[in-house]
Amino acid sequence: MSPVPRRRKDARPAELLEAALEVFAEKGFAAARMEDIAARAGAAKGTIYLYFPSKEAVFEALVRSAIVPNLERAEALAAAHQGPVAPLLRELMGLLETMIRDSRLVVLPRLMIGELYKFPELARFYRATVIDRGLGLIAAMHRKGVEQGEFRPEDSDAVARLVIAPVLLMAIWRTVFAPYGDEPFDPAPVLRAHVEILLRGLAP
Amino acid sequence: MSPVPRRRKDARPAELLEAALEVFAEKGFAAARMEDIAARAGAAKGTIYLYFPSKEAVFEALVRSAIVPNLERAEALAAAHQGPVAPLLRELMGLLETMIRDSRLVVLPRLMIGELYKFPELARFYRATVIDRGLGLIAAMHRKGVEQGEFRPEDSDAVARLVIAPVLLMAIWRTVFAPYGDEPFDPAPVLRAHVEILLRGLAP
Amino acid sequence: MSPVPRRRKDARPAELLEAALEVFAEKGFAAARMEDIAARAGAAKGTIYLYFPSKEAVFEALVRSAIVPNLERAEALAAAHQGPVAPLLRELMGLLETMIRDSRLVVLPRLMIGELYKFPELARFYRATVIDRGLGLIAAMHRKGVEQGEFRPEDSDAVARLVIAPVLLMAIWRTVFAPYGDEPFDPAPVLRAHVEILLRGLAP
Amino acid sequence: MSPVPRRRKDARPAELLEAALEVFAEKGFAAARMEDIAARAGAAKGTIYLYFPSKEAVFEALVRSAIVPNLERAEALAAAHQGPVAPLLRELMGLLETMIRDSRLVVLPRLMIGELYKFPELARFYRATVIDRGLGLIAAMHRKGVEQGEFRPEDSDAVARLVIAPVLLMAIWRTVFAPYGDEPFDPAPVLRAHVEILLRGLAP
DNA sequence: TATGAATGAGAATTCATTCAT
DNA sequence: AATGAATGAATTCTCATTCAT
Repeated sequence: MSPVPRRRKDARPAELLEAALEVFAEKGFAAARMEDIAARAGAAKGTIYLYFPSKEAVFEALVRSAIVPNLERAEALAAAHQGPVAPLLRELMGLLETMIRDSRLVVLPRLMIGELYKFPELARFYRATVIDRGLGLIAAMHRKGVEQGEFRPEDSDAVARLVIAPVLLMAIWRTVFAPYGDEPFDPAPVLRAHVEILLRGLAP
Repeated sequence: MSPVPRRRKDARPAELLEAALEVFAEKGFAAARMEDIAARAGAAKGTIYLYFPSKEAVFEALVRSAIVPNLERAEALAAAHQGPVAPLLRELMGLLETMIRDSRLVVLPRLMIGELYKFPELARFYRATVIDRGLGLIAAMHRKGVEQGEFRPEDSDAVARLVIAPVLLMAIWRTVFAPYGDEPFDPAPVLRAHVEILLRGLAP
Repeated sequence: MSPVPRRRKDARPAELLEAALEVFAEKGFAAARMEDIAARAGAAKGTIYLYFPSKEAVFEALVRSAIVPNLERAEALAAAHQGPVAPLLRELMGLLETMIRDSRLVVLPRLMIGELYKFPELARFYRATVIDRGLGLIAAMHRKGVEQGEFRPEDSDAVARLVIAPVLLMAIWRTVFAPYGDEPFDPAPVLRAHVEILLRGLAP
Repeated sequence: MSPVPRRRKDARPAELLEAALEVFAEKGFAAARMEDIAARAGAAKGTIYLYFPSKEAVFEALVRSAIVPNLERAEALAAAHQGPVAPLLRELMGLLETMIRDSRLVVLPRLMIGELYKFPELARFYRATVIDRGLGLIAAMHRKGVEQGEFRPEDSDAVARLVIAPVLLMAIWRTVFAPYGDEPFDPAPVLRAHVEILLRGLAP
């Protein structure tokens, strides 16, 4: 019926979520119109509702789908790692730096900080699935470093948060101020100083 | 002009902004209803419009009014300081920790990260007036520490951001996850570890 | 108390009506704000309500006050007249032409055509006091002309309306299209042609 | 596109404009509520906005749609005419008289006199498309009459306005005073006297 | 008399969601 | 599965009117 047949039925939800990411990034959750999302995915307004029961559900699905895969990559990285922790930490920060610069997902921190508290269930899920797991991963790295005599003892949960904080700040910076910044802010020097200071600060 | 000043008149804007802070904190900017804000200030819907021309203007006024005074306190603190920088940094972090725990302004970081990009002018103002000034303050402290031989040389602008990042993260944490956290998260240990690691990491 | 004392208390209502005429002329009845009217009269919003109980009442008072005096001038003119009717008609048209060009009251026809039907009582008053009286005046002139053999017999009420119609159209034209007309429309030639054609058309 | 065309879709704008004409006629532009218009067209409030972006746009569409067709009828009439102009003028006046008595469009003159000056663009369009064309049509008739020796020379543009003025006045009369008139005013005698006087007045 | 802060009814407009096709 | 016309709840903002001073 349609002149341009859908490539695969299965792709629709993903297409819609991709469109949703873009529209949420531009307008924020509240101001994003379902019709905009649909249109950007090349679909009609009603079509979204075949896959997601509400706008909230789209947001939830977006958050769920966008983050877990990346987390799993990080976990795989850590699992495969042998030897001193510092290089692994550097590698991880490099990955995150790249994401901040290149991935469309940079907007997610801003989006989630702005909206997540309105989605209690999603917040719980996200905290358990992403944050606790992600922080746990880094805390484990720190603990391993302490065991290996690479780091002095310190509250590993706190350290995990401190490792992540500048990464988040850089992501936020890019999406909150980038549109108005005269020079596009470069997060790289900050993150490099971060690793330097952090590793010195954690050293015995 | 009138010999008996109308009691409310002068206080009204501040009352309204306080109410706005609360309502924005609870619902976010988009979901906050002007009527709610007015009601919480003990006023009628229309009254808000005597003082602010739009909801956006309320948000702007809130941001402008809430932050500059605090920044000035920090500047005064720094100006009055003599001797090594580390204690000043500790004192500053202590102040910020207190604010995160006790002040109703904790919600501002979340609110602003979520909304500021929709207010280009306010974003510019905020960046110039608060961020650049605030980061400048810290960068100056770092530079002074370097001059005094207290710190090793490092990109002071980057350091300033690294000093602030965990503070913001803690503020965000409290307002994004606090409502659902089983145990109310305590930012103190993180910020203490932060200062420890930071000072060690900055040391020559 | 007031540094600039009111010249005469009695002048206030008239000042307010004059201001109302201007504001109604610019914005129309519905879009005219009581505050604008007050401000233009150099008074505060509440002051209007000391003299007029409502916006409708202002409109009514304006209409009542603006027209009757002019009508009385016309009646006096007619009463004083002797001899053939044609010169009187020419004089009357000259007066009306002047009003259309110079008086701020030109806007009244437009205003009243647009609003009067919403003021049943005022409409009745206006019809009885102004229209019937004004048309009666002209009809009487026509009748006198017929009696004097100056005009052929014709329905005098109809003639009265025909005499007035182009005057109204010119007033309307100036206030509806004038703001957008490239050349400010000059009603004079039309009204002169009107008298010419009319007098020939009425001749025996 | 759909094989079974949605019954409403195509008809909706016309239905809405018809409803708008009625509601504007009853309440005037400012007091007409979009909901009333929608309801009278058997639609919900929101439906109007699928077809017209604003209340202003409804008014504009109404004016544009209502008048041009009638003007074209008049032009066709004139184009088809041969011989002396007077009978054509009588026929035209007869048509207008009928419209004033029977058509729901009688309210348009009142509506437009009352509102058009607030719609600069529409005013320009209307002046160019309807007035200049309509007056041009009549002026051309007059000019032809002069050429044919039927009329004495006279400013044809002025004549055109004089021809139309009583028609407008009658339309206005019916919609401004009709609701309160004891006897429903009959425009016929006035328009008949108008043609009589006019043709005599124009004769050589 | 005069003021202008306060009120709250009212209306335009938006948009998530539904559902007939 | 897909569409998009239709709905109507919800929200911002306006402004006539009131009334304490």
